[in-house]
Amino acid sequence: MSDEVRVRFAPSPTGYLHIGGARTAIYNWLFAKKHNGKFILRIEDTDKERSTEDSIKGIIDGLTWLGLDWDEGPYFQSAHIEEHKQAAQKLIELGWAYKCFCTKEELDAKREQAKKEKRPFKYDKTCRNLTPEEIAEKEKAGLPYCIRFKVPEEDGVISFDDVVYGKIERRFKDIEDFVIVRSDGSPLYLLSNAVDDIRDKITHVIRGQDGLANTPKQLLIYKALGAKIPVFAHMPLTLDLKKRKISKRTHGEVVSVQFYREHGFIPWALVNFLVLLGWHGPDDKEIYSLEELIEAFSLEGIGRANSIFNYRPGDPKFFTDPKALSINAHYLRNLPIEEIASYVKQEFLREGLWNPAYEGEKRKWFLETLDLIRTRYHTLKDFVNLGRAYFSDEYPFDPKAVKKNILKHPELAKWLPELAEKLEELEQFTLENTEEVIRNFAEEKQIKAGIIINGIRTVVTGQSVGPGLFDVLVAIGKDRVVKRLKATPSLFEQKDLQ
RNA sequence: GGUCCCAUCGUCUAGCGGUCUAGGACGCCGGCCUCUCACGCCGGAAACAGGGGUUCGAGUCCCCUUGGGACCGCCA
Repeated sequence: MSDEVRVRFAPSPTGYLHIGGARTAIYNWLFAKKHNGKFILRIEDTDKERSTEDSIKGIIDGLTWLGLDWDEGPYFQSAHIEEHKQAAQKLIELGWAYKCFCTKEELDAKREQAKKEKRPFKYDKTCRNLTPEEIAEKEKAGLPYCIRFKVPEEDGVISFDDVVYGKIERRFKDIEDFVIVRSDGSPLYLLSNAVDDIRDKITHVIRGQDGLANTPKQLLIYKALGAKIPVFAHMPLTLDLKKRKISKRTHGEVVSVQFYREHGFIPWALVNFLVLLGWHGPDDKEIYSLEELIEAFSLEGIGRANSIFNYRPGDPKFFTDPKALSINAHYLRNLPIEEIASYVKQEFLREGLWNPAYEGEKRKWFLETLDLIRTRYHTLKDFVNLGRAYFSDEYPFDPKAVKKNILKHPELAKWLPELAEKLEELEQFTLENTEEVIRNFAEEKQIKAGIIINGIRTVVTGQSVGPGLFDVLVAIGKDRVVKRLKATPSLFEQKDLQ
């Protein structure tokens, strides 16, 4: 099938997968899914100075974690260097390229001079018109040369229709004779990328807007090589609050996909957030299932303005873009509980909180408990931190909660153990029974039920906030509740909490 | 500096000449619910960068200004 859609994600492995790259991958992946096409992963590892094995692994791990599966690859650009060189050779033979013997020093000097005279620098084509004899002579002398593309000198333009930016035109005279092969014989990105896309039969190039400016040059290569030109779709960039392009160097871990994995994000929630950064569906829908997103996705929904990743370093409440957190929280409380359970299991295993019975005789209890506590959580980490008391007898006490709900009422040291005795006598530890006992107890002591209730919550969960108390008690269970309530006086002894 | 791109609430965005006293989402504020905190529900504050045109009519089309971004490497 010659009209099959083929797209690719072609990262250079010079660092971890960051959210900008992930977004590009997501758009390509969705486009392929939408059109029953192929999504190809190609690692552009020809910059040996900066490419690392770790980066390659990081990119693959990141894509895998996000669930972005590829149909072909990973291919490696470095495996095709010979092919790129041959393409350059062919361009020379066809008269579309020439050998340039200018040295880097000469060019730097000219560049410097141009800068001094405040005039734009463009290669002056010194070597474009060398005679075959001159070339042979220089080659015989062993002078190194790079290969430059011969940009047409006529008064024309090269133009293309970008799916998101519309018609883009560039005058030939504004394009310099760019280098396609270095003097050490190695091909440059502009060439390699085009040759690879031609070989991989890429039909749609979906990439960042930073590629927009060199698309005309690549178009020239496509044409010179007689290749079919793919459809181009450039997507706006993701900027920080100061409108700087996001990068590892300036933003650190918060822009890496790995960061979200380590901070309790559900992969699909991140995908959902990222896809919304610069894209809008046909209606006001913002939360999408995979099927819905594939159905709704189109290149036409991509906006033209750069979008800002709304993350404020040092914000105590939001460690990343609030909307990302909000979408994650949404999935946390709306996904089928079984799915949440499998994510929580991973977290528990890491923390040593996992109990195999959660998949056996305690399965029902486990799911019900997760369902009880999940509505107020934002990340998977909250299950092991805020929710620890439900799964372990070793749980932290929030000092503020202890101060407010326990220490303020010294009588609790006496009351709660007394209440524990009453609860212990219950045959059926149910919502109704526990509520009855506790409310009666409050009445008997002539205090507001709220004081007792909040006190108990703090003692048995370590926190001042959480689900309705009686649900909490039933979830934690009679034995553990009684034991914890009896230990209330010990909270008064921990001076460091006061 | 040269070439190109962009411009609606704090942020992500809807809007493709009249239905815009500009809609949704996140965040923020207030209320309801209530044993707390969330969830949920209800309500609120919050934007068409500025100036010229075109038109009966402009957020929507054109121009200029301003602001922002990208590219300008023998990096990818």
